[in-house]
Amino acid sequence: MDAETTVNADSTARPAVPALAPTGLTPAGLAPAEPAAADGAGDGSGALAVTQPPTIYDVARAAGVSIASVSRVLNGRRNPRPETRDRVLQAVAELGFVPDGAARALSVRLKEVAGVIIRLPWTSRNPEDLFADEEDSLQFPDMINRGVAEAAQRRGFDILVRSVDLDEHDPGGRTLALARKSDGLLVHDRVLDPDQLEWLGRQVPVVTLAAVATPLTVNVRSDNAAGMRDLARHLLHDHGYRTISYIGGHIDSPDSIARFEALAAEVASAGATLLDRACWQGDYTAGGGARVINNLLDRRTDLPRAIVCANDQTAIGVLYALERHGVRVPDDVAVTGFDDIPVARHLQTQLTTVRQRIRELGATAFEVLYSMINRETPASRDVVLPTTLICRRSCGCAGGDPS
Amino acid sequence: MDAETTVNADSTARPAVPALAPTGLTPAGLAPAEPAAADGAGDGSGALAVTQPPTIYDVARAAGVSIASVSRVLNGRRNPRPETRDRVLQAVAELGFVPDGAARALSVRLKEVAGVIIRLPWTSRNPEDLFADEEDSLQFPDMINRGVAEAAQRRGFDILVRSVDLDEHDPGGRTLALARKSDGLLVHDRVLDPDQLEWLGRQVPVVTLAAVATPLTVNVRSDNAAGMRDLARHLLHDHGYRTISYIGGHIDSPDSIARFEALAAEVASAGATLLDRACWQGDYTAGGGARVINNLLDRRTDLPRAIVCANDQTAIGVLYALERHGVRVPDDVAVTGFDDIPVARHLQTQLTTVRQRIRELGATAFEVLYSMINRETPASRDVVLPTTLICRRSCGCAGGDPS
DNA sequence: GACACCCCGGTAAGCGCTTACCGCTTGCCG
DNA sequence: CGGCAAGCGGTAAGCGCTTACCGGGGTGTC
Repeated sequence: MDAETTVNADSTARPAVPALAPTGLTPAGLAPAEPAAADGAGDGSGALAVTQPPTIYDVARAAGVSIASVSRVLNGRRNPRPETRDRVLQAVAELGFVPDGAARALSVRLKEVAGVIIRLPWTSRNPEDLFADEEDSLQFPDMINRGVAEAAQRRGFDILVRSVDLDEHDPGGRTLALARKSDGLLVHDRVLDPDQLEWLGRQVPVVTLAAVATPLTVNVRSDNAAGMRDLARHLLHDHGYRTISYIGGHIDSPDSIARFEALAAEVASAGATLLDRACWQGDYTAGGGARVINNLLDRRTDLPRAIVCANDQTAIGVLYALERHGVRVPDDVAVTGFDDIPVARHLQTQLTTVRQRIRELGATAFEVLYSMINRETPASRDVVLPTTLICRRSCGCAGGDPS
Repeated sequence: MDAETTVNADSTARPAVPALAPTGLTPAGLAPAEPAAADGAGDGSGALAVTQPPTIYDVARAAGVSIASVSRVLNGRRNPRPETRDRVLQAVAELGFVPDGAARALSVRLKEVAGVIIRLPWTSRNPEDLFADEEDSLQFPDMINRGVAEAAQRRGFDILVRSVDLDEHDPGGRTLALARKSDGLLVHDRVLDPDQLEWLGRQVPVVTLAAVATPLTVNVRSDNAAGMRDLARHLLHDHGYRTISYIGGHIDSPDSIARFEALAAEVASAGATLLDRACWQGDYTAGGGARVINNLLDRRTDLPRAIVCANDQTAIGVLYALERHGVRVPDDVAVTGFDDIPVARHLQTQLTTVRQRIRELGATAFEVLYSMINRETPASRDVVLPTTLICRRSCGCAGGDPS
């Protein structure tokens, strides 16, 4: 093996600049082994990426036709003569030509790129937090993105993902910049306020996820109300729990609010007790869930029979905190989540939760965006996807996981 | 058993077409409340995204200057007169102008986009697999991408992520297409073979992750050898285990091979026994790990004292399978992983593993790519990042998690 | 007071691609 | 065998931006 190896031992390295050892040796057998054909305006530099990619002019020249013909062949317009087509195709193959994205985008006014804006989760700025580097890793939004990417691919789109820091001075600006690199925007919850969305929606197609629709934007979400209703009834009627509390997500999260309201309604109509919500405020993270429980138990507050969490992450934190205090789940307290993220199954106490069709959420959002990009007017500005109750151990059901 | 209660059964929906709830109610106050300012070439369409975004010409007109001046102000060239600058800036602010990415890219020959190629993990095509929808969700590569995105952002780049299906007819083609939408490519392991990489590297800067360098591409990886050495010594000397086996990742994975070799070397020099590798072939997934164990136990093979897995995912599957067979970890058999993905901590038996600086891996890879895009010749074509041994319960150490 | 110089704004030439438009060729029909 | 239509290739005009180049007016200098 001839490649020089650098062990980056000084691991305290400022992450910005990689500590590349200054070897400076230019790899030996790096003759610009230009295979054939291409005569492109090569610039004989000794750098790693050697040749400029061929342009449509190179292809035209190689095939002995005009650039228009090349373009037509490539785009299947106007049915060129077979001979022409073959010549072009061969030249294309020889040169490995692929049209430049920017040039094409400029010309057809379509970039085939969807921008995705996600809230910055890489909270390295709170290293104290026990869960910092894990919960904040990848979960719900990432799975949505998977769905988005999948759907996008089917349409020949790629997705450009940008995380914005919540306390950024100018989320709108950075967002708009992303917008101008794409044909439309998919905005995750809680990164932009309604005004900004409104404003953005004026310039580009915008679809929000798990938020609320504005006059110019479309929203895609799960059926929180139905999901929570199912869960609540299960706890209230199947298990007969009479005291329940809810650990919310972010205070202004539409999802969290909708879930709470559905829960409250069911609890009320069952004549059970819903503990006051004030000190039960989480933030969608495991750390938040654990904090709530720790606070409560430190103050020797009585726990309800069941704790309903705004999402699975929160529930994970809750389970963790309860365990540390020796509270048994589900025997002493039942705990439930929402989302059904993958980890939910690996917990010591497998988590009862409400499954959202997360990937489908993303896929749907993309499809809606796609239609907007094509200047169609979507049928609905508030698209709702169904949910499924998943009973596992943490609510008191027998189950391991049968699936 | 009452598990997995399905409630909201209504949608067998094909994922392609979103089931738009036919609400049909067009919200009352939906007047295209055009507030002020913008006069842009409005096209009075009734669609959702109304106005074409302003161009540099609009700004120039509004500010009463030429487009060149606008561009200069925006790009900080040639220090324009304060008055000019102010006029332009104000017009920009009023119109909310942001330059079109494609046009800018075409002009400066820089897209400020890095392409990331990842192997398609959304294996919905193997629904039999117990772990299908979870392991194949998001883990190691996703975290790398986080690091990439983070570093990219610092340089004003965005990342374009493309998953390619392994058994795709033409990964090279789809990949090249991505390449022409970006300035350079970051290629995860096992999506392209060396020839394709070589070929690609001729046209655009390419950095591979956890692979091997080629004459035209640079590789970034963790120090597998050192990490595995530490782990092996811990098992051999601190715990005194004498029989060990290794469950590999994909057979041709450079990471897996390097880990195996380091392990083998340590085992040999300690005079312990490394069980034959043949039937211990995994595939980096939990399903693969579980399968190995199940096969073994079905055939009543004796287990070694310690099972070293190529990665955490595999270890998760192994733990799961062992548990089902009533084998106690770590009392009967010790199990270890590699990577230290977040879940590793949430397992019933917390996983001893080797931590890679996953995000840093991505960040470094981007920085290398960035330098290549700037036509610098990287100092090293094989960049190696350090690793850390993380002892938890599954190897036989006392711990919960000390961190 | 004239000349050289500098500063800054405008004009215009691309960047690589698509496509409207034009005109030549060929085929067909009368 | 002539005329017309259809088919196909080429030419050129952008898409929205950056920037080299040019030219006009204000300064500095003998």
